[in-house]
Amino acid sequence: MDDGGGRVTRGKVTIRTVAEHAGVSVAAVSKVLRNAYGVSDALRQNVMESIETLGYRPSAAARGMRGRTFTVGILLVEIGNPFIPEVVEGINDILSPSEFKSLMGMGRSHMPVETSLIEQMIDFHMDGLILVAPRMSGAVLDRYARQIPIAVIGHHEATAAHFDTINSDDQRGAMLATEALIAAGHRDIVMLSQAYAPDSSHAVAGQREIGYRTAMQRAGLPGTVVALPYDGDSVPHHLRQFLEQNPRPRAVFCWSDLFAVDLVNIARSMGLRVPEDLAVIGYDNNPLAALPLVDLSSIDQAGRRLGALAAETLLSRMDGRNAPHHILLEPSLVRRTSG
Amino acid sequence: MDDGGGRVTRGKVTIRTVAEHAGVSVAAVSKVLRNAYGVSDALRQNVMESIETLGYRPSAAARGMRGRTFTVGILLVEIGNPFIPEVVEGINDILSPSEFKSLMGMGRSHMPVETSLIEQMIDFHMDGLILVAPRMSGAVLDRYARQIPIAVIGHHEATAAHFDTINSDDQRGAMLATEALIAAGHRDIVMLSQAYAPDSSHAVAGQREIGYRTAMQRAGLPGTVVALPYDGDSVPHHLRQFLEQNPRPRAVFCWSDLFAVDLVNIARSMGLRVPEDLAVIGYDNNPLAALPLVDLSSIDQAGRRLGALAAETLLSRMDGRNAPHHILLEPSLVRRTSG
DNA sequence: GGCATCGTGTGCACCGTTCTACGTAGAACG
DNA sequence: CGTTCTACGTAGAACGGTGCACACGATGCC
Repeated sequence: MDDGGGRVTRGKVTIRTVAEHAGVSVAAVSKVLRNAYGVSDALRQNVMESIETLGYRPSAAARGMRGRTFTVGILLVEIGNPFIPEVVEGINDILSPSEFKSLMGMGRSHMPVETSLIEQMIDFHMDGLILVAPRMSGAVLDRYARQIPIAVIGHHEATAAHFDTINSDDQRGAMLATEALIAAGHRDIVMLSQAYAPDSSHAVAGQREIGYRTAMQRAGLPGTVVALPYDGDSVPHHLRQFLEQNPRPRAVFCWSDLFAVDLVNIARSMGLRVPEDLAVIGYDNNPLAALPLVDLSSIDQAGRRLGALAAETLLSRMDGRNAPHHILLEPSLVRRTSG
Repeated sequence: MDDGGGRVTRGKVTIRTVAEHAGVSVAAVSKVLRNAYGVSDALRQNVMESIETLGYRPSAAARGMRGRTFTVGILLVEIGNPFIPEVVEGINDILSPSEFKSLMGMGRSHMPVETSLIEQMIDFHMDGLILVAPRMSGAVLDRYARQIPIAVIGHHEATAAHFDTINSDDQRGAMLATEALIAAGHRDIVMLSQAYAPDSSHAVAGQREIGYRTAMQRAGLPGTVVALPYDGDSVPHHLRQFLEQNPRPRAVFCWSDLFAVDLVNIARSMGLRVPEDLAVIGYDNNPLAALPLVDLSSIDQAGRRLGALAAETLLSRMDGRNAPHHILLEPSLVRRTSG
């Protein structure tokens, strides 16, 4: 039957349809669905068959009103960074075999968008949230964490009481990179960082700056951090300017391959030899770093594993755990020819 | 108040809370929310203030049960392709100023995942769906389209009756690329395509093959299509093999920059000069094509515009339109040095 | 002045689940 | 043999909104 708008309105098979078809009560069907206590094998079998033949699917919206939706929300800063898909895959590695599904929101690196997305996910009664590199402060996160279980990736907040954090040890990674450059004999090592809001010490870029400065200090070298805005198309322009300055640094530690890949590319096209004229080490070990003409040394932070751990952590929290977990993963340096 | 699980249960402000606070009926508040007919300015004002001071947000789950959720679902094949974010941005360009929000699902290039995601979005009572390059057949799409308004991007199905399609003219784009290579004097032009399922004539790769073959035929040249599987890490290996064959083609039209960027990179690292020894034109004009050492000529299909058009089309369909719209955008060749 | 009309607001059934309480039959127990 | 358990199934009230039918006072009209 057609309602005139082209939509099918008949056939709408609900839990009631199933109950009638199986000759049992609605409550019984519900019990089977949630595999709750108090159903005989015979009844379960019976109901399952009805569900199968009718092609019934429970309404997530209705479930959400009283119980769980079996859905976790994933909030992504942006999806331009090739590092993100890896994390998402890691999350799905864990979620797929579970009874939970995921739905994603894109924050577009913009805090009001992010908060509105989180609220939307709460309004849909999702069971838990995984936030990837959110722009907001720990205080804001804490407020949301009172309403819904939250696990955060790429946001350093090791003392947070109400949500879990899963991070690569960004300070350590930056130290690895910087120390490698120092060991190669470089002294004028500049860090190319991302400009971030003043109140965001939790940001990964900030942590990497700390690691860089620590390593430089230990070696008795002066550290210089140049922060570039990450606003899409202007990046190549800024990188070119950076390389045209005089004197130009001989070695660069780059907060992300997002910049480093372009940097190596632009440097080479300007006739600079890498690493002889310019040594570069990046961060994230993104797929492009492995391209032959790029061949960028980079810090690998095992994005897939980060995602998987976040999913597991969230699952355990949704299961009732209350004490916060704060996980820090050891990054590693992937050596290629760039530095 | 804390329920012992750390969640806040008090304070839960519902439409009833608002109604009491404003001293009106629940129905009145509902009317204001939906800005339905039959509310005086005074009442609206009054209710709005209560909503504001209480920080009330309507539950999307509850709304979905009877009315709309003001949410559209976006289904993405994968997010590894840098072309996808552009499309998403285009969608958001239109959705942000509207009253609608979006939530995304990631199909992971896997049909069962995609269908389950679509069903999940239907189960959440989303108001409409935008599918980006779905793997499923038109028949399957049609079945879902009876349950929910659908607009599809990157899926050629110009005769579909129940859903809208928004595409770049992939045949035309492939012809542009091929003709450019022919005009440059090449005769042995090979197309590097993506291996796709046999029943998917709707796939963009298939359309591009048709365009390629047509252009070659018109020029009286024999066409050769080499299809490579797109399964992540094996791509560079296959490309290298492709380049090591003897005789090697002098010119290549590549179905996607996903392959073309790697191809140019590997070719150059093998000592081949581009375009002298190997001319390459790609497809998508993705951000990496513009890198100096890549400098890849590519077909631009205006992803952002595709996304925006899809959102507009969906909006108009959700608004009651019934006749299908099938939009085809004219692609353009972005000339760089590679071919 | 009686009656239809209009603009506003309310009452209530309904959407599709979950969940708490309770009924009931048979087994176990003393 | 009466009583307490245990296992299974059911009834019915939530959950938080929407939307229809209707009430009610003020107007307009003949």
